[in-house]
Amino acid sequence: MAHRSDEPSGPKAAMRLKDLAEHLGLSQTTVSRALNGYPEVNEATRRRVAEAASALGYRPNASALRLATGRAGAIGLVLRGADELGPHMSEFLSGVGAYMANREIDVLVTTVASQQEELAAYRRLAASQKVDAVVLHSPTLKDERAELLLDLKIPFVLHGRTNIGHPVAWLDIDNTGALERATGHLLDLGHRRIALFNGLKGRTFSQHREIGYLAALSARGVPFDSALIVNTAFTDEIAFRMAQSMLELRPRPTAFLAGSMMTALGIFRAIRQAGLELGRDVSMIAHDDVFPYLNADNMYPTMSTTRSSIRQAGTRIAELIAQVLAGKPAEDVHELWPVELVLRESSGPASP
Amino acid sequence: MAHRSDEPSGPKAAMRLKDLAEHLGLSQTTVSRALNGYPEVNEATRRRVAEAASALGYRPNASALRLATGRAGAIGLVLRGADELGPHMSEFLSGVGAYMANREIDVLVTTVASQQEELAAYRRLAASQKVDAVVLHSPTLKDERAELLLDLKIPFVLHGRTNIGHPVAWLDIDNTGALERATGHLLDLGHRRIALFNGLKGRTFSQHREIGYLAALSARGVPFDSALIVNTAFTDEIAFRMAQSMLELRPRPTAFLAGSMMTALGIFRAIRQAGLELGRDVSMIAHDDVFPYLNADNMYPTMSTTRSSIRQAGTRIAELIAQVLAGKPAEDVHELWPVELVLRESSGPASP
DNA sequence: AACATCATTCAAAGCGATTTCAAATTTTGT
DNA sequence: ACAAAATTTGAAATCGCTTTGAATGATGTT
Repeated sequence: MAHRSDEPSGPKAAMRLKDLAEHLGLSQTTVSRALNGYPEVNEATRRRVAEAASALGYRPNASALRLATGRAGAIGLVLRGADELGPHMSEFLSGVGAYMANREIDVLVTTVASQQEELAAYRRLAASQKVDAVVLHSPTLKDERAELLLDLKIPFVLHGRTNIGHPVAWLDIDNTGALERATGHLLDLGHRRIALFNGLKGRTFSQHREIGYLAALSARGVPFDSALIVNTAFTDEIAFRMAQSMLELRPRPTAFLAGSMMTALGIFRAIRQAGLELGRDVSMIAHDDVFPYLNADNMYPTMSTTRSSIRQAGTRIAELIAQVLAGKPAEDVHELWPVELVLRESSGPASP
Repeated sequence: MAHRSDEPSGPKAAMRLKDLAEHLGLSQTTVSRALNGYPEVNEATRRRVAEAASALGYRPNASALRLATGRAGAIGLVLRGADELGPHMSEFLSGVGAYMANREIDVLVTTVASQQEELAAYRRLAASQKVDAVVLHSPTLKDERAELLLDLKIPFVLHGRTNIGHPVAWLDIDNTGALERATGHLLDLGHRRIALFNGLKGRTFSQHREIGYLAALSARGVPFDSALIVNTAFTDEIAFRMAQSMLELRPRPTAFLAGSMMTALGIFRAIRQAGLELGRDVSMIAHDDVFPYLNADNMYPTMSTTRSSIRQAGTRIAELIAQVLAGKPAEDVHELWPVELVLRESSGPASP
């Protein structure tokens, strides 16, 4: 369909406002106003301008526009290389992108190797004014990136929560509630040794999950065994190995709480390898961030989950960023999303 | 550590070149030149400027710089939402980011929902001059995005290959060779019914893999059975289901070629569920893009793979983009990377 | 001492948009 | 028919940088 033209048609430099204005016999001012919906331009003129613009494929030069308006028209997302750019992040990113796409706002992804570099990256973004706001994710209990951003006066919305002096805008899911319910459910089914495959230590969400887990145990007077908790990244492989050694404990755990679907797959492999059957000999409830390519319903056996779409969270956070940029104060932007508990075949009564 | 200051210290607007120049008692011209390494500035002055700049944390305003230089200082990556933003892409992206990070080049990620939107996204990027180049990925045999980009005169480097009229810059891995060797190896081990879990139909790499597979078969005079090939996205779940039904064939396949590690995990689940043992009853060789969180060596049994780091490819592509922008003609930018065949426990002799 | 040369520095003109302020035109009021 | 008000358009300033062309001062040559 498309044909390259090296013909005399010329280098086809992108058309500028000036060109468009001349073409129409109008001033740049009027054309600019017409395109940006200012009221003081004749309706007929506006139509004429709009038509010409779309016919000629005119779009304002992004840099010029940004310079003139002072808005960067972009938001930033800084990712710590290998650790973070996993399936969760890409799903989240695509949620963010979904919102921004129609709004002419770019998503600037910066990858860094270390925590050190990460702070430097934010400083650069701030100084060069490349973004209007950033989204911050996977916070620690007292997140220094958040403190830095406040200091730099870069607006941001946090995916998760942190506990620093100043109010910040955030959206989080109810990890504590989710684990309290999931753990409670397993306890009600008679399980007494429930393994918790939690996220990295220091992350707020890991702590929240642990709190929920402990709350459920203590509500039913079940003693806590620290050997049943592991804190790791959410990968199939790590989970597999940890589950292997966990299954060698005596008495061994009769149920698993998996922090992610990847973790669940790893635990699942270990369970089978130990000759056990999931849903009968051992139970599992996994946290499901809802990946399009990994459906708890289609697993075998189907997987009981605590479910919350990380992609939707991304989209909503993008919305919240828009609100913050529109002037909504950070302390008014707090959203705690409930988490569904979906019971399927992988969780059953404790076998005697 | 960081402290927010709402004090009279003022709004702390980012410092401009003008401010820096005044602070130093120099003209903007000289400061600009000093910072950009032009030769005609006194060495002492240059040092003084550099020190002040870093002390005061000066960085040029990105929009102004871009407007003045005409360079966007960014490259684009357009992703088709859910389909593509999976683990492969995020790993690739982090490779690209690794190269760009130190070079003050941004990576602009745009997500779109459909093919239609994707073309529109490139048009927008072109018209608004937001990027200097883009990286194109997962091409089809005759990729219309590539044609469009040529037409729009946006430089790009293709990850993969396509067959359109004009020369394009590309980097690809030797998928044909990889599958020829893997298939050949399995045939040599006595396997005769080898299932190929290939990528989506229409993608160049899928075709290349199929060619390698068929070549190995025909080289050894083994007849081809179309029932043994499936073309799907690379996800655990889909692979699981396809493998399930594939294992119901009689005679059933004795070996599997998995298009990705996710696919391998799914097939693996199906194998176990069928009561078979991987490495003894059934063999498998998977393509390994080298995910930091999924190591073929740590699987159980360890997985034989055709290996090629997709992250490294990302980094190299970023380099190639830099070369193309520096003026290297597209037809001189072609790289075909060999693929390692790594034999581990999952591939063994065909059981009788 | 006068002139050319070289090394440094600066004032001002872009880059391509938005936006302020003023001018031109049309409409309205009497 | 004429002033006043409202509508519509434009010229020029601005955003923060790079870069051209000119100016300044120091050095070297004859």
